[in-house]
Amino acid sequence: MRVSKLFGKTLRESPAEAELISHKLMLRAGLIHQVGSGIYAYLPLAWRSLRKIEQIIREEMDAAGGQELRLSILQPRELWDTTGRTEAFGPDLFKLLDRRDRTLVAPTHEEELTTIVKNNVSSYRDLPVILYQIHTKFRDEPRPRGGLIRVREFDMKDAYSFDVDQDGLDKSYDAMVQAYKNIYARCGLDVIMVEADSGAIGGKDSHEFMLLAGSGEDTIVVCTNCDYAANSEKAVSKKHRQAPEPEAAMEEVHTPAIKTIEALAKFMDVRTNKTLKTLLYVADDELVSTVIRGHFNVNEIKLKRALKAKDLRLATPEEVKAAGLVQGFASPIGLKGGLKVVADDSVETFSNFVAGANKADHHLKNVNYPRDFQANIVADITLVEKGQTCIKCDSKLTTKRGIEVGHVFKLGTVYSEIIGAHFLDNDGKQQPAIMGCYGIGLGRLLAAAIEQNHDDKGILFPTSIAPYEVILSALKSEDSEVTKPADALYTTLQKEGVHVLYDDRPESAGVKLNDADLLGIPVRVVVSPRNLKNGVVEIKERSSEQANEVASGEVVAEVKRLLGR
RNA sequence: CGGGGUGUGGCCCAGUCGGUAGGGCGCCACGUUCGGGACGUGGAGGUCGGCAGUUCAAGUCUGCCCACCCCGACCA
Repeated sequence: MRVSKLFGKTLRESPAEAELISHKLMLRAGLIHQVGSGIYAYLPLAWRSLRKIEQIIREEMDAAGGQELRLSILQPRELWDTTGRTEAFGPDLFKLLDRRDRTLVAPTHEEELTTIVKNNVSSYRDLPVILYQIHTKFRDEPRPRGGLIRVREFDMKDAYSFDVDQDGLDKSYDAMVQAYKNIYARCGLDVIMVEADSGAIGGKDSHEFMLLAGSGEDTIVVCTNCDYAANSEKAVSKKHRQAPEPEAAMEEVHTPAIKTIEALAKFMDVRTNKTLKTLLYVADDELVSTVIRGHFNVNEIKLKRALKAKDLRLATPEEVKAAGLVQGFASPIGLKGGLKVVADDSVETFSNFVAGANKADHHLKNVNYPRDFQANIVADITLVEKGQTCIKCDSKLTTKRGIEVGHVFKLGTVYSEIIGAHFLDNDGKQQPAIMGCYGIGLGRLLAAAIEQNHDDKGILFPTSIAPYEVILSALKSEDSEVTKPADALYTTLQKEGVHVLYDDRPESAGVKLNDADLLGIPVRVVVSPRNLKNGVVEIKERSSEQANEVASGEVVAEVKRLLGR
């Protein structure tokens, strides 16, 4: 492609709406056009990159035994009503104002594909099967952000596996995990796999693939020593047990104007981990009390899971008061009857805690579970934070930010049972297929790739996903002494199968070189009067400061060498 | 949905006390330049987000609405 003919132009300044570096660079380089909030058009350069990403994904999915198909985007609402997900997705579902108002625009495809499998699988001999598609998804995200990072319309590779038993699912899952690792490696991206929460309708195992970036939306807990890594939504840490200590008699203490855990610990001369704090939540309109050791914070996702709640929020001061609790001195002891209590399992690991007295300016000493208070649910509801202890190796944990570029789930039989995707097993018994599902967002992957590969001048595309592999910059290109050899080199490189972008514009050297850097094409070849005089061309990798002069006759070989061919 | 911010040519912005819109980049033409965003001259391009209102007069004041961005909630 000649740059003089290429649709889309580069900008010197970033449009004001962009905040993230990938967003700024994609706009400046002419990769994307914003249509609306969370809606983008891909211009030719971005589309080429996306097609390359798509092809890498396709090859790896096929190699892992996947079969590509194409599902519909328009779906009958009744299909979603059967699994209860019309409600589960709620306002995130795009609904269609069609003639009968009975259609929606699919945000994902478990329902449709499971129905298709129901119609096409009847025996264990038909399984296992892994089906996938690369297609557009629509989700009415409450807050799109960061350019292509979170959008409402996006291309996704979604795969679904169907197996006869758990063992089979494990195998399919492992094959998908390996395919994902291959995909990221081939895209030139550094991605880590972390344990993940599977969400409200997930099965048990779930992992996310995270590209580490300060701009990421997710917090990841990683061990400083071993390979433990988990999304903070899911992460667990080791809770130290106190050496056994006889339970002492509970005692009320006057603690004037002491409201924070730190102040309380100081006043009582204990460490913060020997205090208890009580927080009130509202879960699906029901008031719930939580008790956790003072130095920990509550992980609301874990709490939501423990309660099997759909909605969860902290109670307002008015609600706290109405429940008969004194803010700042709330206590698990003497709670009004009927108030559900969720205790973090850390309450079992220590004795003689300091806790609120539920009375202004008073706390209690020597509070013990379960002697002095009881809980309806005891579960791990701790938010894992930096500095806590790894459950695998006892080393310190730390946190990082990441962009989720892939997510895999072991779904189990949730969908196959509801929809009736059964098969007859070896014994002639009807069984639901055991499912897994696996997703990668392509646009987000592209944006994440740029987040991870850029410098102050522009993008540094990994070669495998670069829109073009080589940019041929002809300086003083209107001079026929340059035009002729440059045109010839362009033709030769193309014949050799190299994806080359030919900057033949009558622009100054500065403009061309800066644009080449901005676009991030991995290899730059410069043809100029100066070089021609010396019988050479200049070759420079985008990632390197060093430019090399190469004899004209050896250019193609050198380019191919740099491209790893 | 709560909080904050921004809307003026394709992009970045200025516009004072209300007096009928301006700069830079980009674009077109001509000329001079030519290895890290050259220069000169001449041009094209604007319902100032929208609708009401106040006023002799509104980009500017008032009200309502809309869009977009950021933080949070949310994100099977």
